[in-house]
Amino acid sequence: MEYNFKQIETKWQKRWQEQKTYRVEVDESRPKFYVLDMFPYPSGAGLHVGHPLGYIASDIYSRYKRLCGFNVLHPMGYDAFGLPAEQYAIQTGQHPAVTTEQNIARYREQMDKIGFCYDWEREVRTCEPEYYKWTQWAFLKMYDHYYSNLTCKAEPIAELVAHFAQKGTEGVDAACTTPQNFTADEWAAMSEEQKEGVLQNYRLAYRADTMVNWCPQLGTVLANDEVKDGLSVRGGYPVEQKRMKQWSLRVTAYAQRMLDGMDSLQWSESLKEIQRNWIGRSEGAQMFFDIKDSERKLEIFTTRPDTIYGVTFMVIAPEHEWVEELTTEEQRAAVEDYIAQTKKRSERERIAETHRVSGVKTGSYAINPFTGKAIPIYVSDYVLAGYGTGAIMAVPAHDSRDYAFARHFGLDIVPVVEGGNIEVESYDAKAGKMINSDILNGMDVKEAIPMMFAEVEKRGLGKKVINYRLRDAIFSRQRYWGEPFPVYYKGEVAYPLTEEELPLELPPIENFGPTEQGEPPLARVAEWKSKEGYPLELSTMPGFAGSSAYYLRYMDPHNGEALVGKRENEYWRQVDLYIGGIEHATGHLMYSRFWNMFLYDLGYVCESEPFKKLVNQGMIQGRSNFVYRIVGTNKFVSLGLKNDYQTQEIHVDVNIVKNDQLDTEAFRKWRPEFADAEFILEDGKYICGWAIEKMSKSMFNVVNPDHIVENYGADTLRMYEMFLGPLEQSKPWDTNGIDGVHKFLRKLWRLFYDREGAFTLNNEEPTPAELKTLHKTIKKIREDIENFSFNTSISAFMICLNELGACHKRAILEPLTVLIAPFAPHIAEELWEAMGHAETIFDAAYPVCEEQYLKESAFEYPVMVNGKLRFKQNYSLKMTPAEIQSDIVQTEGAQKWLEGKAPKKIIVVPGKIINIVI
RNA sequence: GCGGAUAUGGUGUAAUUGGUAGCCACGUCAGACUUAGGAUCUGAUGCCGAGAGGCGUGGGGGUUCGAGUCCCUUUAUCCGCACCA
Repeated sequence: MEYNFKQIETKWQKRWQEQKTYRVEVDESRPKFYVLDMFPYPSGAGLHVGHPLGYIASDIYSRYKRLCGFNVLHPMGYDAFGLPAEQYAIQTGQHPAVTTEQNIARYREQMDKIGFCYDWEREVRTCEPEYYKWTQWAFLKMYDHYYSNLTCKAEPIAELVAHFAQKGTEGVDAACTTPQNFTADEWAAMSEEQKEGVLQNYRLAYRADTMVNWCPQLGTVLANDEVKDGLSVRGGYPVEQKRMKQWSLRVTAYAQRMLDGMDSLQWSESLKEIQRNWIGRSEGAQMFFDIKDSERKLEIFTTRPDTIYGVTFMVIAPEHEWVEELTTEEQRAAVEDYIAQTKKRSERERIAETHRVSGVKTGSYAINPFTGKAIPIYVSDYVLAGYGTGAIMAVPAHDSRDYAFARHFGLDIVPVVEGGNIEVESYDAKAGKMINSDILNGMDVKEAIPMMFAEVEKRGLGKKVINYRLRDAIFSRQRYWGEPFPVYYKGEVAYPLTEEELPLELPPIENFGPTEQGEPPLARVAEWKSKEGYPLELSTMPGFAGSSAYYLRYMDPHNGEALVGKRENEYWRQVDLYIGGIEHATGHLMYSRFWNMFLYDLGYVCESEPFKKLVNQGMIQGRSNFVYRIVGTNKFVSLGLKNDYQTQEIHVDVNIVKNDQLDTEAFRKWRPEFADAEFILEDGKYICGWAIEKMSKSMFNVVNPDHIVENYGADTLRMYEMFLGPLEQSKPWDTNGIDGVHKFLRKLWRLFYDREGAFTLNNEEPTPAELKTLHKTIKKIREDIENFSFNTSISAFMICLNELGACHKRAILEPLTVLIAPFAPHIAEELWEAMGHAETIFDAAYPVCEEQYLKESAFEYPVMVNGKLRFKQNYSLKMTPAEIQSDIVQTEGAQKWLEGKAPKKIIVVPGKIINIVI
């Protein structure tokens, strides 16, 4: 009997499903392990071969952990709300719920063929009311809380209201949009609308008039992580800055905690670095500069207070609220003109023209508090309104942007730190000796910075502050296909629905475009009203809303009373291993952490971080194939001969090419225009050219996993995807080479069955050499799985079979079958059953994956590897220098070095010293 | 500009973590069995050289008895952030 993967895989997939092999329950008697994949957005194109890479890795790890005795939670679901389904609906009128349903069915079918061990009873879909009820619930909780900097956690807004009633803003230290200042009497005198206006400054989910990223083509606002280089990440449409009233989440409140929390996470350094960068913490001084002939003080932010003696001018952003006030009559026309010009430039132009120097004098002067000198104040768009205070003190000698500006306008450049060549460029480094700086002269920059922080506070000029680049997340989208906000309006004032009214279900509509008045699609629904008849919010929540807490819902997916039950949460706690793409670094992975920390503050979850360990799988690129048509003919020339002709390169479907050799018959059938194609062959073959490109339909390089499963089986696909290279590395998909892995599985099969189909296993005692091979393999593979080095573990399997040769001994092959089960579960199950086991491997307990077995497999004697003698572990030997000289040491240099020394330990390979410890 | 990562045969990669570079595969070549092979099996295969031998981990330099691995420098590619004061 030959290895019939089709039959085997169908059989076991069916059996796993029938027996609910992968169903998991809370079981306090066993240790838990939670392995999670980033759930997919079910697009219309289906899965290509790159998508399951991470799923296969997590599946292997889950199965391995299960074999080690852990109770493994390994769920899957769908991130089903989103733009593409809605764009498709606008074009075709087909309801997104319908297309989403179809796409999900297709995804499920494709995933099932690969043989994953998901507990499908825990599936979640973000677009279902039972699920998004909890997204809306979390939003209401955020609406109902503020962030206290005193307790460093979220607190009920009611407590803040009580405080205002008693003491006004006195003693309040909370994360807010605009700091407030009022007394208890003033609070009492406010109208309900005014009070709500104040509270919006504090709520963690709030509605405010802010500058937003507006994308006209998509007809919606976007969060910062959804915009790149002034274009929308989805679709690549231009994005402009616009002032709009929008819902936002106060993620900035958690900036410091997100930064601190990172220390305890097992994430890659690069990913942590991206998040640190995105949060962008910087320590600096907030300082006040007197304005000449005015009572006002201009507030600035600087990280370099040490350079204050080098300040020769000030700059404010064009959007700064004092621009008008600071502008003198003579300058008014020029300033207004400049601001009008800046407004005209789009965000994209502004980014593109980063190094263009522009600006204009306000005519006002500030007083340097340390030198008493009057310095001019400019307006320029190189200062951003959104960062710091929107105003800076300019130190041209030590900041390259200030330097460029000073050069352009002929302003003074006063060096205050020794170093660099001030004639040519600014000296920005935070190192060197202070000069021209009165009290600081002679100090090093590193001493001068803290000294100035103290000095600024002592003189009452300002204080030390911490600034973050992180912005609050804009939370509304002028779209249909998302979670509705559980909020209604009386006039301008927003009121939350009660928890009992959740879920607020998305009403069915037929026309998905914006209304004629430019309102979101929900405006078309006449009955989109609260119980009392007040209008409900028209926009919906963004894509990241539904994905922010889905890992919690998997713990207890059918709970109607809570997002997650206490017992379930305390058992599963957090995701132990999360596998997914790095593209979510500043989006989903930030929002999830924020969302989780908030729920942690309120006591709904027991861990402050959602994802303990995170592995980023690399991207799978496409490998395109080309044929070469001789210009003006329908003749195609093979790669090696193409230089003899004038040819045109044409993409050819990679599915009709094998090992770069074209199936010419299939090519003729591929497209009508090639039906009578002729070929110039080399060695009787047509060889195609190739290139690495993005995997996409237009390049004809999309490889469908279904095809691979059809031709080679799921086990081969799983192993080959892992064999391709290190998990975290991006690499092109190349079907060439898959034979090697397939051959390995056939070879494995033949150890159990001979050509006639007879079962060949016997109960003979293994030889020491066979045992050593087995133990070596067990050790190596366990280590490799723990390190996510799946490619090398597959190599180890291959070496093992090569070494075993035609060994049909049960004592060797039984543990090996268990070991291989995480990688190739179908064939392993089949062989396991053939050996007489009634249970599936994953229900059986077998000692291969127990610690004690690992210890037994360690050995310290030399082994033959590839015909060469190698030491598995360093071989230690105590010798005197005399012995070394007589027996071992051969190199002259080593002898010289050893003279007069008494080595304690010498590590050798035959004939040579490899390590000497004195 | 700042930060991070990577660089090894024709190809994907490996290297006991400072100790005989190229494991395991793909591909190629030769052979066996075959009516046939895009099946199976065996062997060879880093480069140059007929050979002895020499060279070899992007380039240059250093530390070391010994460097793919550590340090300095440089180049190329990829990724993230970017008038963030």
